[in-house]
Amino acid sequence: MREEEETSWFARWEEQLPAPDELMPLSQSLITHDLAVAFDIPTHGGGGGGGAAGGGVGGDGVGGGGGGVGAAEMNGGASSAAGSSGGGGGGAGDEPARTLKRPRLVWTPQLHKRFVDAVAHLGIKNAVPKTIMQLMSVDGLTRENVASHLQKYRLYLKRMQGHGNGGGGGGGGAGGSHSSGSGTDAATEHLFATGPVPFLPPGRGPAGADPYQPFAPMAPHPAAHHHHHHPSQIGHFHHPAARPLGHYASGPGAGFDHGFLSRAVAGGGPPVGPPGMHRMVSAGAGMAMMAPSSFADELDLGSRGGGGGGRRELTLFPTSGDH
DNA sequence: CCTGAAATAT
DNA sequence: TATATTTCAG
Repeated sequence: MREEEETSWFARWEEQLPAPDELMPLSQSLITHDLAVAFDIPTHGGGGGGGAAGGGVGGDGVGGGGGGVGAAEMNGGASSAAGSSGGGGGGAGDEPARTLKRPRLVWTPQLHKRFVDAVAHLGIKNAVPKTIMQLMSVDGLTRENVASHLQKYRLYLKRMQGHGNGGGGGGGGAGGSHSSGSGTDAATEHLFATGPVPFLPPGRGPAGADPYQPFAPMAPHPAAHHHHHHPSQIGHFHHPAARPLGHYASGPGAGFDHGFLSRAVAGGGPPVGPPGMHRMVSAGAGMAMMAPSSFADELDLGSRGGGGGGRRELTLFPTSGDH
């Protein structure tokens, strides 16, 4: 039993990135409500046929190549017509769908999972929107998105804390060995020790009702990106030639539990954040990553049919892209 | 400039 | 209603 050295926890992450063995047919229109309505396109319904498959995602081909899709439940209806050339139509010249209005980002469970993972690994201390966003490496995700969700996430944790109940597992007891007293941050302890990352409302919901949607992710469009400086890439995957796209398929796992690990402080000065730095992510030399801990990646929804009240929006997906 | 929270929009 | 986006303040 050895402590897993930081042999790249993201290496493991990488493994979860690409679906175990299958890819989902990307086909989601990136049109907002207005656009859909404007074009007389039924947001859902229709039927048709799908279409366009992926657009060029980065130049790196996804390893594997994906071929067939296994059991993928496709939502019916999705008119695709994203831009590119084409023309059509009438209108004015360009599609105002990438710089003017962004579709409501739907935090899909997987996406949320990634968010939680990032926060857990970063530590409550560095769990800042920017760092999280960078760690997530999700293209299209903006700080606002993360910040907003982060807020909710924190509120959620707080709420559960007040209630004084553990979620995790209800009767199960997920390992919560929190060694207090040394090394671990108080905040982390307070937050994680009290409630790791259980995601279940206090006592609401008929029976396992996740307020999340199945999935249908895609990035709005990495078109014009003029980032000022590169984030130095915290620790991007430097692989031979296999850039994972984002996709986690999962089965009926039903289990939320991560083995968080406290951050390994290098004893001495500030753990992260060298002097002179205002508030930047120290990449490479200065960022001590923590161990990966066990990753229980499994989550998936399939229930649908809301019946009278359902409403879906466009989703975003982790795309491989460079920031 | 970035983060945190409230207000607002959907 | 809940969730996400936007705006305001530190």
